[in-house]
Amino acid sequence: MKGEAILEEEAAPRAADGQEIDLSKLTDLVGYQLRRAQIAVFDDFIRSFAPYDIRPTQYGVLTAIESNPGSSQAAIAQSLGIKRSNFVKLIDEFERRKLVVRKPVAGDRRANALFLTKAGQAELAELHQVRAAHEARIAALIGDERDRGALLKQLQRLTTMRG
Amino acid sequence: MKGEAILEEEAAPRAADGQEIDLSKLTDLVGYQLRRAQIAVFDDFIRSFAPYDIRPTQYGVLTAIESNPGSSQAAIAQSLGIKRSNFVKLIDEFERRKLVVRKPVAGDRRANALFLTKAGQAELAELHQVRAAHEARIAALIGDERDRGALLKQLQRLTTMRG
DNA sequence: TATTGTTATACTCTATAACTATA
DNA sequence: TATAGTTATAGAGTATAACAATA
Repeated sequence: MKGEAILEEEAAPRAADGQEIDLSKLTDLVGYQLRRAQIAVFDDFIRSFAPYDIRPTQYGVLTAIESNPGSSQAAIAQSLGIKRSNFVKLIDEFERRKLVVRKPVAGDRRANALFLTKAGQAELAELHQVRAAHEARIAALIGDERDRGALLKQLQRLTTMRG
Repeated sequence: MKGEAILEEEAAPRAADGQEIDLSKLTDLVGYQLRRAQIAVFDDFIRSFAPYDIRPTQYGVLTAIESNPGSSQAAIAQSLGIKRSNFVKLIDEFERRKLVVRKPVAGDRRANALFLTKAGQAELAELHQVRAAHEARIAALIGDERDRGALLKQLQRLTTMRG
């Protein structure tokens, strides 16, 4: 089922004519298509949020804090799959921009509890609208709500490959 | 539809109890699930190919050269979305490992034509088997061939978001 | 002038080790 | 002893600019 000619030694190389590269062996792979789709979707996301100077990870962190006000850095970081050590600069940046505040935890003087500021809440409300427009562009490509649900379910199944 | 309590000032912070972080606002997003699925699938891929010291990008490059022997660095790199400048070290490494050779192109003395060596062909044949096992694990999660085809089609549609 | 391969460089992400202060 | 936050650092991956040789 393979059997293509073996060109090696000094056989006259067939030069690159340009774009006629056959990637069919890759485009049939779930992992390859998954990566290309993720890059395309993230490109759209990044362009949409560029005016707000917000990256996908930052949107995820703000949204997690919004849904879980008062949770510790460690808890939020872990839930998002971010190392505690890498999380520090993310929160530093948010505090510098007055979007998030660290507050001491009553019963545990080691931990920082995270909250959105009023400005952070207002900013995130705008970001949610940008996200809605982004998701609408995705929905236009993948079909109706039934198709979208089926896709999310398949992606969630793949996520269980973890570990 | 929002209306969660606004905790700010010095309100007693609800400490991080641990893992009960609500990410439902993120898990409903295609982009978020796409990224998590891609990470999970790549983790499996990377672990599978670790004994061969091959990363996903390297497998893609070798497979592209196999399907397009004699194509130039620029052509292969562009087809895979890799910058020419970043492609150089990739090919350097393959030449060091005797898996790929650069050969001069007859009509264009600027270009390098890429070929797998005999060793490279043998190695890649083994890698294809590792990939088949990896894809089989994916198939076990996503269903039959019909489900797999539907998923690939949806991912390809998302890829058209590019540009 | 444009293209191929190359070098150098920088910036983001991610991973690890070690420190401190608390528990 | 273990955990939360922090710092420093190293390694991928990716992006741009510039150069020499060639077209």
